[in-house]
Amino acid sequence: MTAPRRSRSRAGSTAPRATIEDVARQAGVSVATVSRALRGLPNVAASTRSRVERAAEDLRYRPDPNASRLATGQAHAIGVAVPNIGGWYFSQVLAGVEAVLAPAGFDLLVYAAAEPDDRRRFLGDALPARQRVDGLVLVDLGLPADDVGPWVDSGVCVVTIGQRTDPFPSVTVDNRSAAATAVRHLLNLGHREVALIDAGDEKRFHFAVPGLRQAGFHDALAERGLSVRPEHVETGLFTVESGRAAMDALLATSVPPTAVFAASDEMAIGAMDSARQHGLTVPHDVSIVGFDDHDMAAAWGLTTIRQPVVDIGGRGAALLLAELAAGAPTGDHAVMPTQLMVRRSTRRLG
Amino acid sequence: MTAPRRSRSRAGSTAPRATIEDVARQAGVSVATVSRALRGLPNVAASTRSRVERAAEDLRYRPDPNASRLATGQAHAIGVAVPNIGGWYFSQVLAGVEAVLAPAGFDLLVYAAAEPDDRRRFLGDALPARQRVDGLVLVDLGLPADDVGPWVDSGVCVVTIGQRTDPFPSVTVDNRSAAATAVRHLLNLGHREVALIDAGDEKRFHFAVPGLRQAGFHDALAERGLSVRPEHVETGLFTVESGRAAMDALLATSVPPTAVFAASDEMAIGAMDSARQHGLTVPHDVSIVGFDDHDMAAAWGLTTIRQPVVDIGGRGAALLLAELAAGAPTGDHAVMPTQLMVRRSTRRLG
DNA sequence: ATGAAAGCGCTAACAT
DNA sequence: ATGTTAGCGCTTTCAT
Repeated sequence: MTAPRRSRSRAGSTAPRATIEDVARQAGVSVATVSRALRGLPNVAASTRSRVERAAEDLRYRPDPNASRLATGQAHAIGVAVPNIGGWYFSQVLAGVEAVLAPAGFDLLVYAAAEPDDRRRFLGDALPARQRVDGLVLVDLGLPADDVGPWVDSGVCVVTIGQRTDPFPSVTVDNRSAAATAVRHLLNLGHREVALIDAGDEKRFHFAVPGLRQAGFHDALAERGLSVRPEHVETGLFTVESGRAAMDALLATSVPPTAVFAASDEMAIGAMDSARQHGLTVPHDVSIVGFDDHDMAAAWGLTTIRQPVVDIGGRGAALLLAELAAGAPTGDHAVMPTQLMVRRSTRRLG
Repeated sequence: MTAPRRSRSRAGSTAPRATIEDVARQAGVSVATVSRALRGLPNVAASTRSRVERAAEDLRYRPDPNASRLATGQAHAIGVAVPNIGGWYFSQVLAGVEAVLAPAGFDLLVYAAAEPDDRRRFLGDALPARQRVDGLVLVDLGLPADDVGPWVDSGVCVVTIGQRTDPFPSVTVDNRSAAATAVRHLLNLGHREVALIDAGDEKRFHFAVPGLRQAGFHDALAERGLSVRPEHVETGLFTVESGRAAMDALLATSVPPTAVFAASDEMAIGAMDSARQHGLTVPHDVSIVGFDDHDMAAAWGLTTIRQPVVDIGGRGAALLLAELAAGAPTGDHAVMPTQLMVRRSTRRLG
């Protein structure tokens, strides 16, 4: 074939980019020397190196990443898979990941695994990722046990964020104890009719977080010998709207709760709005605590559990980079701190 | 050299993936035929094709994208550059872009151009993008005039979102008239002391949006022969916190405004919280209108301008795909609709 | 309808 | 310190 004529010529103006060979010719050296010189490898005379740099500069040479990838097997790119790009938590984590990857010279590929099908297609088979990325950050996406083996064998480095999936490094928060802390806060305020708005996507995503927060909720109640009315548990979808609907349901129960723990701030805020629509005042009539410390939580006066979202992403990326550099699994597991932020949405019962 | 031994072997378990040659051998045909068969090209006997498919399946063959890219010059990937990954607007646009790209089989590379340096490095030189992506979506990132030519020549397809930069296709909303609509709403309610919280990042990003919304604000006032007090214009950064600070300043002026137009919902919400902290009630003491229709705007009862954020991203991606397919600039410019959402944060003066 | 073979632009042995 | 050269795994022209 030869020259796959860089098609898609914009009105035929496509300038032919310089190759390593052009640089070699211009500098009067071999391509090997150019390669070494430009990549800062040893065994290049200083004078030669600067001559090569000069030539590369003149020709505006840019190495073709695809050729490098093909030759080295390193993509210098990492992939991040999230259930939902538009979600607040995920966007913050993504920002954190990007912030450490870009300076390290890695490209960031984003994959959304919103639907079970996407997830299946994406996670069920390690191979597609193989030459595309050097590593993968899985955010709140559990790898089904069956798929772990193939992934490990595939040679793609993975780290998980939000939940731990051995043997991969991970960065998590202690969702269970943080949730318990949130609920204890309510209990300490004298509340006994405490409701839960959780999120039930475990099935779809092998998503452990909702279950853990739910468990923390029950832990706190159990410590005091309390339990929750079945009708005081509603399931949302991590959205404002679903939180509103959940609260609507809670307020329609025979004994409405005096306090509510929502597994995310989005849902907590939906719940607050529902309360308002029902003519109730927060925290006078009902106390509400959320989880995340969303950008807008403070403006809402929402009591919540803060988690360092951006740092979580950054840490995940750093772990991945470390693993890549080590060339072997590091087995690191970072557990990031959480903090109860007491604001105006909770108050002593009565 | 040969075999760049797919290093980073996970405990040496790295399974050697199948190449096109393996498939050819297994199917008893040549690699050329395998290539044709698997890509659905014509001139392959049906029986041959199925034999090849069988073999590929058996060997779990996955073509190496890097090799294809090198051979064809098509990356089957597109890049999206945003000023700020964690911003609500950008995360929604990103989600929209991903939703159309993924089904089309394109990888999505995300670049953050938060700092002027990043922007400069990224936009100032089209070449790095060249073999990495087939096209680029620039979200609210204006290309300095000097850089347009090189980009056009580089053969990378670009579309801009949020602002138009000829000759690239674009998707925008009419920020100026939408802002005027928002302010007219305030004026129609009898307000005369109307303040503006804008965002002044034009310099950093060649970012046209703030200026347009600002212009719309002035348009509406001018229609009524009104003008704004200089101290009634504050500049934020599209964040809740900066909106709060801006409102603090507005409320400290000698004649505090009775109404405020904020150039984004985040800032509007910060302003609402500031008003509350100052003991004021919205809309009783001050009316506030925002821009975006953020996920949480409805819960806040915030009157605002809705723009179809996800669709904007989707449309941008679609335009890019069309341009790629056409192999030539399409010159399409989509102007998406906006809508005034009247809620509880605005009311008649008095 | 199929195959042989020449690249695509790099990197990395292996000389020298 | 530098050059030669054989790949990396595909695609595509040109024969057949």
